[in-house]
Amino acid sequence: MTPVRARPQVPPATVARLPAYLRTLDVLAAEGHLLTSSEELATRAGVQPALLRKDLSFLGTYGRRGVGYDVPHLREQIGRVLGMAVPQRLVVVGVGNLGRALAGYAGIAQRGFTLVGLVDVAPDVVGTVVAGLPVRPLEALAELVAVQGATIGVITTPPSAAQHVADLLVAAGVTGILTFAPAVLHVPDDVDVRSVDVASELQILAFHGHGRRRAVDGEGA
Amino acid sequence: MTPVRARPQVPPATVARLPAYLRTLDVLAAEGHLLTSSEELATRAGVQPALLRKDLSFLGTYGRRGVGYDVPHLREQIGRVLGMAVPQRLVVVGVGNLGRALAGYAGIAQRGFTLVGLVDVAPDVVGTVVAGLPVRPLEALAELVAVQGATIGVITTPPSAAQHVADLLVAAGVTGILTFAPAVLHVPDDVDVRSVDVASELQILAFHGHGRRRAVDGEGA
DNA sequence: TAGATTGTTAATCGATTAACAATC
DNA sequence: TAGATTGTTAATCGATTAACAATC
Repeated sequence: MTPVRARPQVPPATVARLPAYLRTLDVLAAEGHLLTSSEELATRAGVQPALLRKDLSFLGTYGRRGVGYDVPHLREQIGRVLGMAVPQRLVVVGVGNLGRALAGYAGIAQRGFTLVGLVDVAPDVVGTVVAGLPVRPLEALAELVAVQGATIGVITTPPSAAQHVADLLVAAGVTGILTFAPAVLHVPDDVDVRSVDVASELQILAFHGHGRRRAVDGEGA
Repeated sequence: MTPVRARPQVPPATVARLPAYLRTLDVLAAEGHLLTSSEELATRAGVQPALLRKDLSFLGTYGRRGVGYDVPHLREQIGRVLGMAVPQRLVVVGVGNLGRALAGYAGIAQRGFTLVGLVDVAPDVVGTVVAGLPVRPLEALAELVAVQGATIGVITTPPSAAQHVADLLVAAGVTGILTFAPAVLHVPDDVDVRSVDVASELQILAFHGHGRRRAVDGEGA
């Protein structure tokens, strides 16, 4: 029996920090650094050096003791682990304010993603061109995902439509869904869902701020 | 010596789930439920019943054994803990695509927040009206926060401007900052920062999807 | 060699789950 | 009372930190 080579098991908390490391390495590279240390990289990424080293240890041994990390090399390795070697292709479902903002967001392309399709249900939106792409009807979603080879679907619809759209994306074969709709989505185990809920983030901030009274420059004199 | 009544110590992981419970209670209330169980509320919110009960136990004892939870009452208690008894006031700095989308996002008002100011640096944007509010110059930020009593600042600027804007928001007295700029922000301990990085979310999805090949309806026949 | 810095181990800390006594 | 469901305890699990031996 051929033993399945175990995919190196990277803890979720570590995976969630890799994009920040990658971004920080981009900054260091742009500043001309060829070499960095766990101290510098960690501080810039906003974590403890020990945590950075532990995180990187799950990926392999890319540093040199007494020396540090080669910036371009580490950058490439983390990019590879994240699956960014091949540009990932996205479809956005829901071309309202937020969908348009995302479609026009340069940061997405800069970080290795290609927007390949826009979908909406509204007849007055379908057929218009947004960010250089024609908006397609919901019925075209499955074909769009297949033809364009999209792997990730982004949901920017009202919450009432989110589960239906998720079902369509799953049936079409995406491996990941990023949703901005405040709703719990049920998907099969082999599909990954991440959720961004702006109002929830604000409520978490409200919890911490509530009852707090901050001293401010020039006040109370 | 008067003992300071300790603020009930709610773990961060619990705080982060409270908005989802609140939202789920809203749905249950809208459906006419007056009573719910940890089983139903948890399932709808996407967590385990035991975890929901543990979370609620940090807030107080709001359920009745053998019966369940009173929907309007629990809704009110969680809202109060989150500091939503008083509507929280927001300023948005950066009126680009994303800033406009947020300004026009009804979900923010629905969940208890009031947008009280918009700020940008671009001379051709300052003075225009977006979502019913005039866009003010960056120099007006401190006064705007003070006069309007804003407690939360939202940063939707390019990453290069984010730290400077954060410094201004902190000096102006906000207690919380929500940033969409992919950059680490340094703020004093008494200010809370939450960060939403769309490209990072996509990269985390790419990690999980990478190398995965999903079976799709109608394929392989 | 001496100094620097990684990779790893062990200790600590926090979060989640499972089980059940309390009690409606 | 019998059945249901909470609130809480103890066990498990995972993440972070601190310390240091390995090694460049």
